[in-house]
Amino acid sequence: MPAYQSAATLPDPSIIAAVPLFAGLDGPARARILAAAQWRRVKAGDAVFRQGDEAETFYVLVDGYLKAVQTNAGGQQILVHFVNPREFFACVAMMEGQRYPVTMLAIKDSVALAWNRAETMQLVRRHPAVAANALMGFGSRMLEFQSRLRDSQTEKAGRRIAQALLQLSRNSGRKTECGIIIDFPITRQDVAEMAGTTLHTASRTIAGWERDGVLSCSRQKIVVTDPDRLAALAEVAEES
Amino acid sequence: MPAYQSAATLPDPSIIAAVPLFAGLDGPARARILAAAQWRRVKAGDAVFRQGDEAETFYVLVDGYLKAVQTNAGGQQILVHFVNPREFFACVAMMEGQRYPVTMLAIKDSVALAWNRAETMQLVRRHPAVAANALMGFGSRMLEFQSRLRDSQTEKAGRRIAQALLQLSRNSGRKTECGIIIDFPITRQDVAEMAGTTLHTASRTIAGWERDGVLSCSRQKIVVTDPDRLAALAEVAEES
DNA sequence: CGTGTTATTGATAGATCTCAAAGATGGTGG
DNA sequence: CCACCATCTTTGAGATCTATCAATAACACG
Repeated sequence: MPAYQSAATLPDPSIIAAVPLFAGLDGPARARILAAAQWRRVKAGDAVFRQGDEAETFYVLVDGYLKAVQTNAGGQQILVHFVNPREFFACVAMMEGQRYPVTMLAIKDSVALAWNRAETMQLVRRHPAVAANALMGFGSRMLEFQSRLRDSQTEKAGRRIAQALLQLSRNSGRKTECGIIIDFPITRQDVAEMAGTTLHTASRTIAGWERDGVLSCSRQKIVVTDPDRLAALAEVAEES
Repeated sequence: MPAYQSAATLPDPSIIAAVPLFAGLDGPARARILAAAQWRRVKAGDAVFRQGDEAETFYVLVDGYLKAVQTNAGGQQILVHFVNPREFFACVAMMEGQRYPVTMLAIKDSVALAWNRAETMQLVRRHPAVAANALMGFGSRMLEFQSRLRDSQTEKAGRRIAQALLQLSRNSGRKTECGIIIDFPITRQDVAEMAGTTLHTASRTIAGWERDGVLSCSRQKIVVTDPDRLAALAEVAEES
């Protein structure tokens, strides 16, 4: 599996060069940061950390894909977000005494760089640019949350599902000749948990769109063949 | 109105001393930051900025209360959050070329400190502690959003309303002999928009709790008389 | 070729929204 | 000081969406 192979190539500064969090840092600084990091490998299906664990480690995903799921007291789950390569996650680790609010599961074999809290704090303090970058990354995730929160309250299930798929195709899609394919295995249940609905409703809705030719899918795979139509479905009520 | 009066007292470093964002800074640094700030006064009902405006200014609320509302394409609103004294807002201003994602309305006469983007960036770069504090503040708001997002998808309307009121009483409540009073005028519509429901459902639900003695309310005023019962309602299904 | 996971589909029940109207409340101006 | 008006709140009845329950079908893996 290529994901895992590339993990074998150890301290390579080029890996870190493309991480937005470290934008604006010079070579030596990056090398130092990289030197302070631990490598963490996680197999598909395993957890990087679990909801409720003491938040001690901050991560940057180098390769693979993760999903963050949160469970409420009643045992119901929602899928909070996906983590793509080059993104950072587990920012709570910067806050003293916090616990991870989500369980972070690998959906492909994955590799991450890890820093403990002391190192992370030092990182932020020594490199103001990193703090600024973190704030930006944080900010855009916040915006995404805001719009999801709004949608979950004002939109109907169908539109929320469209929204979720659209966002997925934009953030984690790979373009092919037959459409935008979502780069990791994803179940109807996942989509439902993202859109805040049940897998039944998600299944029905997606089946309908497949009939309409908006997308095509097989087991754990979704290909968006007509992104524009999908975007339209995410915006306006589907009339038919 | 006391809120407005205290605005008259100009550059007083003690104002800034209690702002968590500036925790860990020494006196001279605070004085410099304060000197770079503009004062901004807003009357109840007026907007500090509007959704879609170029995000150029970053703020710290000194006195009063604000609410952040977001409108979607269809004209439906949600109440994203409230801003309490000493909290910062409009972090998007740190990001180049962004627009405000919400409209920020004063619900009481309010006073804020304002910095333009250049000053804000300098602030963050010169004082790593500020960046760290901002990350924390951001982080806890993010956690709040996550749990709201989860609730909006997994919980019933009643519980979401309880959750909203509970959070409101904790963040913006003032303790009195007859219970925790929410410190600013708030309508059923506001509560509904916060909980992601309609004012009708909110009205009915709240009326029910008033009969049960959990809270008492009059026009634009809510007093939580039994916080424990309310907390219970927010956690477990109400059986009756 | 079993076996467990994932996906589809139908029928039903229930919560919540929508539509509609009337009842409070408090401030304003005559 | 009172009448009026805008805003906020309450309440009812019906429509609708979506969750829930239940079963079957398709698929991948060992």
